[in-house]
Amino acid sequence: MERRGVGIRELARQLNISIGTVSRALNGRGEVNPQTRIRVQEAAERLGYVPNQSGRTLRQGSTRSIALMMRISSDRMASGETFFMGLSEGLQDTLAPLGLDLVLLPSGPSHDMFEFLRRAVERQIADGFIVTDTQRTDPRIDYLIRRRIPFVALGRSLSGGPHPWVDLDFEGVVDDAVARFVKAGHRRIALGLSVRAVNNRVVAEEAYRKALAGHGLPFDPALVLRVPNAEGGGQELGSAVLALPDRPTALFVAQETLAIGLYRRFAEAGLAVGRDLSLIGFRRNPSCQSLTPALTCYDLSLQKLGARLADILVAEIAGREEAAAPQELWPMHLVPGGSETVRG
Amino acid sequence: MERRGVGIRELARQLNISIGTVSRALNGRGEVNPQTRIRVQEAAERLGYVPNQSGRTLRQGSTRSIALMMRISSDRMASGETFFMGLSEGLQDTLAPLGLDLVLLPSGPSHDMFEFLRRAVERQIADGFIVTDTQRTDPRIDYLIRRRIPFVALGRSLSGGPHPWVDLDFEGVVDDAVARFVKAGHRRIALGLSVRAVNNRVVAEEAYRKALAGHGLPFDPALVLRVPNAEGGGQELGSAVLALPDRPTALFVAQETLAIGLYRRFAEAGLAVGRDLSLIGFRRNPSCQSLTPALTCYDLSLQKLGARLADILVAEIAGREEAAAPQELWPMHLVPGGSETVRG
DNA sequence: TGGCGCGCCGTAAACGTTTACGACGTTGCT
DNA sequence: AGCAACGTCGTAAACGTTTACGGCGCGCCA
Repeated sequence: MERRGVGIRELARQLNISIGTVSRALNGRGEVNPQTRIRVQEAAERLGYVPNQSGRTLRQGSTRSIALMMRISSDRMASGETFFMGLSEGLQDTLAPLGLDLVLLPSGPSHDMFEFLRRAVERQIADGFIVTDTQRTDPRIDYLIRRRIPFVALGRSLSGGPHPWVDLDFEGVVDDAVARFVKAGHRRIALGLSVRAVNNRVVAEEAYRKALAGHGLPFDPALVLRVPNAEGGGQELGSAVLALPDRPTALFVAQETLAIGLYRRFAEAGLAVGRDLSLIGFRRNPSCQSLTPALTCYDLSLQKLGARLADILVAEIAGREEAAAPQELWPMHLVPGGSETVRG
Repeated sequence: MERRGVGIRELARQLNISIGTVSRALNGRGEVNPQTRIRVQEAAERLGYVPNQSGRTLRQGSTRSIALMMRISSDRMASGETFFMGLSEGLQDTLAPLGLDLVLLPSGPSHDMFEFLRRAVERQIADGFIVTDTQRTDPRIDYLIRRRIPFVALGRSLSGGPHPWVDLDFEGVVDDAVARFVKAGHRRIALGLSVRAVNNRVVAEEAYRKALAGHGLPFDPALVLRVPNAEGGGQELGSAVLALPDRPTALFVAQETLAIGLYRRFAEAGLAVGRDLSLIGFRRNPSCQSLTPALTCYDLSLQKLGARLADILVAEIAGREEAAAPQELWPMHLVPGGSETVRG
């Protein structure tokens, strides 16, 4: 790179003490005279000395940072970014006080997610990893377990043995949404989801069936509507709803951005969400905030979720003792809007 | 961390050659028998040898990665920034083929941006930096110049000497928007902006005045409306417009998310954007995509912008020879919506 | 007074690479 | 035959840090 900055040797030379003492003084490890410790700290501050990360990592085998791997895909961009930003904030809040840094590793849509992770791990970029976008079976998880790398997954997966993860409480949300629909008198309740998001799709369908059964309602496969998540997917979903022979009166959309096109499609047909259809979306999303009537949906504290992930990962790095791997569903709470309907 | 992986020594031992030869064989530097090179490469593949990044960095003083620093603030999150994701994609596209990695460094809102950068720089986290959210005078830029660290700024700044930057073509957009308004018969054209975003605010105001003057229109300070960017800022902007004695017929909003509340406020007043007010927003934003009528605004290719930034930074790292630092305005193109109005 | 313990500090090895330098054997030319 | 040139490879130093180990001086107790 450039002229190297002031190193520990230079600092020691200026103070007429050995580099060993300087290191001990700054790291608080080992015995060192309180007075010289202060001298060292002051000098370090004055000369702008910052320990070289590579030297440190090389010696003690631990970078003081953790990595959050995220996939950037164009269809995800609309909803994804706020998600990771909120998460990062919560992560920072707990990591910074521990002297840990957070780095985000964005993998392009073209990258193989497994290879991307493998590279990051083997370059020893971080002490622990947060993997997102988990798939039903995910080789990344097997790999991390096998290599004994501390990690926590954001999202469930069937892969690997028991490993720590946190996932959004999809079941709880679907349960609640269906209960609200039923309470409002609806009996034909549809489910709209994206053809992507394989893992969540399975979870959503499962939860949907269970919720229906819980209320004694029959399951009609025709009411499960799958549309692409790309541009126009929402409109397609709207068309699909309108085209159904016995049109459902309520709809839960697992991918809330689909609601936008759906509103539009309904408006084109002279119908209105919140009057001719009762609609509930999954997660609160900035992209949906300008819908009228406002979309009823569920929200969560990304900041707290990030903090929780950090806690788990830190414990994982410290070495979790025998205790079972934490596996948690993250609760979400209702944000009522005007998109629901009471059936007379 | 964990048990260290297989190092270059182990690899050399298995092949009965020296570590120097192994290194040369893998890096392609120095003379080495093509046959042994192949042998080494195969063995490396087989044993899963990956050079340790810290050792490498320590020796040659260059991490093979570049860092994008971004600030996460809650008010920015609410506006649904898809900005950095699109950027990352473009950056990856050009960096990956060069063997460079990209890391995103999110600084919490509580962090001092200067200290945050300083720390990252001095820990030698990356060979080059992309700084965003530049301020009118920005100590980070002075610092980077002084330390001779390769960087490129996303956003203008008065700080430092001539340094490479790319910024959105705010002037071009405002020019075009005002021209459209004038062509449609408007003469009282207002400007709405957030009280934050200090740098852009100055640029926007300047461009606004120039554009008015270019069309022979008077500048009325009362038509420059500043509102907070927080929740409800848009409504406030709407109220401000409605409260003006001689109500403007056209409005350009520099912070496009303000349009959402503005639509709402107008609806409350029984008025409609696109009929009672001609509105143009700055940048296309997913948060605004569900507005009806669609908001006329301007868009850009984030991917290409990211690629350009990468190009500049790579050149900067390679050592720009005498040539002037690239300073570019990034063009944006119109995305017509229904929020404009023709004045009879 | 001799010895022991203790607080503080210096010395040097180690982490895993890259690379300048020189050695070695072979070839080719004079 | 002698010498230079060349291709290939081994040796060892360096990057900046942490830390095990031992040493030095001092005080305390027997």
